[in-house]
Amino acid sequence: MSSTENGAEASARETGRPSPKVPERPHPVTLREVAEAAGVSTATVSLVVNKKKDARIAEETRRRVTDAIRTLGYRPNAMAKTLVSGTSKFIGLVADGVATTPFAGQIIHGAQDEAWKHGYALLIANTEGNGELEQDAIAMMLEYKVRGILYSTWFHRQTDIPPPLREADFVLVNCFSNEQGARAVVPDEVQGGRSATELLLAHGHRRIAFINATIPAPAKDGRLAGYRQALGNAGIPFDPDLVMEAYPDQEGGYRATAGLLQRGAPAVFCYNDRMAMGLYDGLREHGLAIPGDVAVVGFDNQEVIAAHLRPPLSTVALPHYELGAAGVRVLLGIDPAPGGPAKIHCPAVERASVQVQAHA
Amino acid sequence: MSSTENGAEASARETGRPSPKVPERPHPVTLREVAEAAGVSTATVSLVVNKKKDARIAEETRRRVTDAIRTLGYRPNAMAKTLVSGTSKFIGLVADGVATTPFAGQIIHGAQDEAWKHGYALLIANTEGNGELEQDAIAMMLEYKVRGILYSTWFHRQTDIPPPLREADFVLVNCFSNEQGARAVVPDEVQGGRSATELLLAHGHRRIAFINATIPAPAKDGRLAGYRQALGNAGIPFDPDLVMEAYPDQEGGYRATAGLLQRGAPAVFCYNDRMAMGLYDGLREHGLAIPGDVAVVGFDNQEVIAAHLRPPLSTVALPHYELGAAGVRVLLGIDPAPGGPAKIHCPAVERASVQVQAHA
DNA sequence: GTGAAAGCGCTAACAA
DNA sequence: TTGTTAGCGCTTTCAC
Repeated sequence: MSSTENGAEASARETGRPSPKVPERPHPVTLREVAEAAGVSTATVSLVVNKKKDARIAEETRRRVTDAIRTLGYRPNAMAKTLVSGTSKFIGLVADGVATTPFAGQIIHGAQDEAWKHGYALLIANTEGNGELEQDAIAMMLEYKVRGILYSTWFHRQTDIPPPLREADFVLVNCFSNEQGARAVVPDEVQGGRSATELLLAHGHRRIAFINATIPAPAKDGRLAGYRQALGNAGIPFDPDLVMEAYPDQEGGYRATAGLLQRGAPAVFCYNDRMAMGLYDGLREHGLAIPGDVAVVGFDNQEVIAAHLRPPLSTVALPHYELGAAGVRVLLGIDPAPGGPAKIHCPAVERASVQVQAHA
Repeated sequence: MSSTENGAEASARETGRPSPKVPERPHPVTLREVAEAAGVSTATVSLVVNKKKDARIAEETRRRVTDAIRTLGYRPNAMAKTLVSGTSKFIGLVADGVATTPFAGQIIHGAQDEAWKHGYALLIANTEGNGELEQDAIAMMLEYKVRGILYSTWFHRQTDIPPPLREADFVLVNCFSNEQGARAVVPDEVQGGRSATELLLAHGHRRIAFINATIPAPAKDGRLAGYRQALGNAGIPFDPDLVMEAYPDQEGGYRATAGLLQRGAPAVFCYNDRMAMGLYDGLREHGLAIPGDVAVVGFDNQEVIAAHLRPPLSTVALPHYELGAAGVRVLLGIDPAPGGPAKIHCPAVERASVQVQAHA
């Protein structure tokens, strides 16, 4: 009689006391109950609920059904639906730390928006790079029969494909594998580096320094290549001496100040915004004005930093949102998957740190 | 013959044409197939799979089953499982923008970690404050029979409870409602304001300014109350003139510089880190050193800012991760739900911006 | 110890 | 136009 667990209105009725903590809810209304209430068969209700175009239901019947649905507060059981259809409306997102990292969270956002657009819900798992957790997360997603899995990393890098991932339809996001046929979407670092440099070139600068990262990464090589391309396109010979390296954070940027001044370049492209932030401090200590004495361009477009430095920093955005969205599109076969990783455009964001009249 | 990508060989064999876009995968292995392969009944397999303690299975049988599971690569179908049990292992997280906002993404992270710990997966929906989307998201979660829903906002505020939310077991995270019995977890702004002020008091300051926000919010009132409490505890009379207001961003902080200098306070507690960042610029322009001339404390602990300003900024952390985790615990009934919103501790983070020898 | 069978809520033929 | 029925993959009595 006393069904201990669920159904506390039941328990409330039985014991005479309400259960304020975790209000147990009544047994969910089922299709069958709606059918009975409306005096029709379950098939009919199903037809009405799913608005099947080809099914012709009498207006009167439809009304009775919708009324019953409303009064009973019926909610379809997606699990049962999925059981029948065999595949759920879930897309899994396995992240090694996007939820942790400030701006990379946009990957989640983009994926979720795009997934939603196509009727899918996002199932996320942040694994913090923990391999075991990762396996479990993927297993869980497979058990929920996800339509596919987005495997993403918080910074652009090469990655290994965890074995269970192969059991699903998957797309690598912000990372890639040199394995044949593994679909992936990554930022277009080369174009980004080119755009960053062009921001400076557009303002007449021809002697442009580049403070690259010391840490090996696709971004390091790509941005450098882009920098060289931009110079090349502008007919400016590449001067290796203008390329420095520093640890890619504020401290690194700050420390790079001396080297930059020594080279006397009036324009500089920093590997990332954090470095640019540090450089701002360094330049300021030397009494130099931005962009008057030195024009600065960053990379990443970390909102909190770039938009709010004094002066606001021109930079190139890492398209995290787009990466997430494109990942979903590739997964669903909406966007074609090119041979290698799909390269997502990194848009330039011009702000005051380069605003000096062109003297070209 | 050319099996373009994985998985497709099967379908390629069958249809004679490869399916390069979305490689169809073989029909998932079912419990029944495992049973047949092992020569036992489905009931037995179920018992083995779920490691039922009370069920006594012969070692030999168990081995045959586990072998079959391994060779066939069986994955339980969580949908079917859920259908039977009636309630899924999902917890829904509806956010009005946490995925969008840099640091608030930690709410997702905390919720996901804690949910996972208890065997739950996180189903997220970012609604960007769009009411309709929000309804849809909640409906979707209800249909997937989530165990409960965390309804969260990206900044601490009061909120209305969307009607469909009531159909689920829910907890408000980083927001609250004055409605009876609505469970909620929010940051302890008062304690935070107190801690921030104490950071300054601990270094011997007695004349401490507070640059509050212009915008009404629980944080505004709470932090001010905390500031007053701290002063009171230290036996320092509250001086209304030392409380200024500014728009809570970098620009606002920068603009507040003049007012601060005019009041001549050698220590200041800023409503948030962004304001402190602007104030840094303002103070620097006046040739003032931090913390030598002015000690500064912020609030929020926005990593990119606070940890990397020069000097690093002392601040009080908004416990986003904890909010998400506590939300899950309250939802599952692990943490008791107090009468009002549960207040989560905001830990102080001391950095160099207050490091001046005490002269008390 | 293990199997047979009855559903969980829903969809999709196929009948009527 | 609507009802009947057979599962989807799994758990769970209840027999054997």
